[in-house]
Amino acid sequence: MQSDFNFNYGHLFEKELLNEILSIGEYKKVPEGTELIDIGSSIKFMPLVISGAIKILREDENGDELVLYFIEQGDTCAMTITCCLGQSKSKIRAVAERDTEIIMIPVKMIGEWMNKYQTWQNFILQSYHERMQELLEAIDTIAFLNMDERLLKYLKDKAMVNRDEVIQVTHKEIANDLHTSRVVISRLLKSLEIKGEIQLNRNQITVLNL
DNA sequence: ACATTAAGTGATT
DNA sequence: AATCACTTAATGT
Repeated sequence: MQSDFNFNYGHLFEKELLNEILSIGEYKKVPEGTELIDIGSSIKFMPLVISGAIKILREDENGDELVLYFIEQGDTCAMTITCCLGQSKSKIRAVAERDTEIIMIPVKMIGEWMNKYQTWQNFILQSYHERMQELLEAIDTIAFLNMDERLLKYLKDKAMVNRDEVIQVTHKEIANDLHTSRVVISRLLKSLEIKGEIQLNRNQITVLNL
């Protein structure tokens, strides 16, 4: 695991900082589906993703979900940074999209290392910036794209983070993630299949034009 | 063979 | 795009 960590972050941080992260941070390997952060919970750790992917989603009062974006290896959750600065509770939920390895950094270290290490400061600002972009993209997708384009983007994103063009998922699950009904997804998937974008099988979708 | 769950379809709002 | 009602197909026991 240390080699994986160094592979992803080694060129970003100086040796001292790497050592601090490794000694203070807590390594965790979580299986697919693990809920890492829930809405309303206070955040005590900031996760650094070593491998795998995490799905970030929002939920309304009825428990209806809406996927915002995925974070991958080399990424961190910008929400924790916001939380750290503003002392607020989490406004999002984070679920492991697949088996995922992370290092949990205590939130208080974020600020300390910001002052101590230039590379850390860059990393935090950089990832905050990237998340902001992702968020804008997510808004665009929801507000301006038709459902079929939205669906295709979702499928491509999912194929991307899973490093596999074959996605194991039911129409129902997609409908939940995109906050629509199963029937709509089935119909749109069918039309995407006819357009030659994807191939459908039970519990499985193959994305063709990646 | 039967029950359960996933997916496809027409019609209506 | 959502919902209903129904059919068909795949899968588990």
